[in-house]
Amino acid sequence: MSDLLDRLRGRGWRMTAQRRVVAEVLDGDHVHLTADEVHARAVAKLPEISRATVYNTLGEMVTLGEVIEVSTDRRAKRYDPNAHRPHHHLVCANCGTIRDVHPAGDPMADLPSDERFGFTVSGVEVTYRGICPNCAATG
Amino acid sequence: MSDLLDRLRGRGWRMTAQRRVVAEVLDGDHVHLTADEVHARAVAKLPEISRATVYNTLGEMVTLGEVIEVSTDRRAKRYDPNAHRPHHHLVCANCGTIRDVHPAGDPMADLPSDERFGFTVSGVEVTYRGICPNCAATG
DNA sequence: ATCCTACAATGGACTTAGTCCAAGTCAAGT
DNA sequence: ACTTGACTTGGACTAAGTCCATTGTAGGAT
Repeated sequence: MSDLLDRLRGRGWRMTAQRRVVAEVLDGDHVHLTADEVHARAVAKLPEISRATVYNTLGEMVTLGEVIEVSTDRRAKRYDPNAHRPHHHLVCANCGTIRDVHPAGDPMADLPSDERFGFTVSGVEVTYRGICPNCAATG
Repeated sequence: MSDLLDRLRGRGWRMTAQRRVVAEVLDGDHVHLTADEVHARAVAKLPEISRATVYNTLGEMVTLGEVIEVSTDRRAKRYDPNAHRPHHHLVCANCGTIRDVHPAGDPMADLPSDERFGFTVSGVEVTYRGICPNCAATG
């Protein structure tokens, strides 16, 4: 069923009802929920799950590299289960909707060594901003 | 003295001691202070300045496009006065140090229209992550 | 099948970053 | 110098997240 669950089980994760529910909530493409949204959906399936557990579980998934943390604004972090293929994000400045995008080109290659200030550069995030069709239509 | 102050005055800003101090604190290259850091430095020059005023003033500068808000992590926003020339950021994953960088290439051109999902794309932020020489040396 | 125990879940207090607002203050035009 | 509306103040409030002592339980051992 869930690729995410399978991969987590394969890493020796102890499987609990809470972790199963969180993994189920985080399934699909273009999923970018906040921790509170994950909690709300998890509660619908398992009413006694606590906020702390949701935070712990999301944090562990991020540590394992199975979920990506996205901070597109200064509000709540969002969690993106689509960690297996590199991608970037397109964010609506009005409503906050996020889409995964796959631009051409490699931004890493665009940073010459004399612009690295001696850093060991390990990654790059690209965030496109704009207005989504829905917000454009409703003014 | 301060380009920033001149530009703000030119936009009809009422000039107060508080605004002057905030603008003075935000001066120079590679400046990326948090609101609290700005407040701490402002207090050194004008002891009675309040946190709320610092937040208000920074927010106005951002609205006027004279200062850029940078959220490289999920901690405090940082304020970058270097808004007149486009640039991106290189962030140390360990200590949070930020450097301005000017990569080659145009990430906007790398996003094909069939990856725009009908959005009107207005901007792009690129954040390189790595370890700074100082953190690499001290383990 | 039952027992053990290390790992996991709980919930409430706490922290950090930031916003809001009513009242007081002051820059700048007349 | 007066007036006025823009600006500042400080403290209460909110949102998002962390911490921790206690309680519960998955899964291997017996």
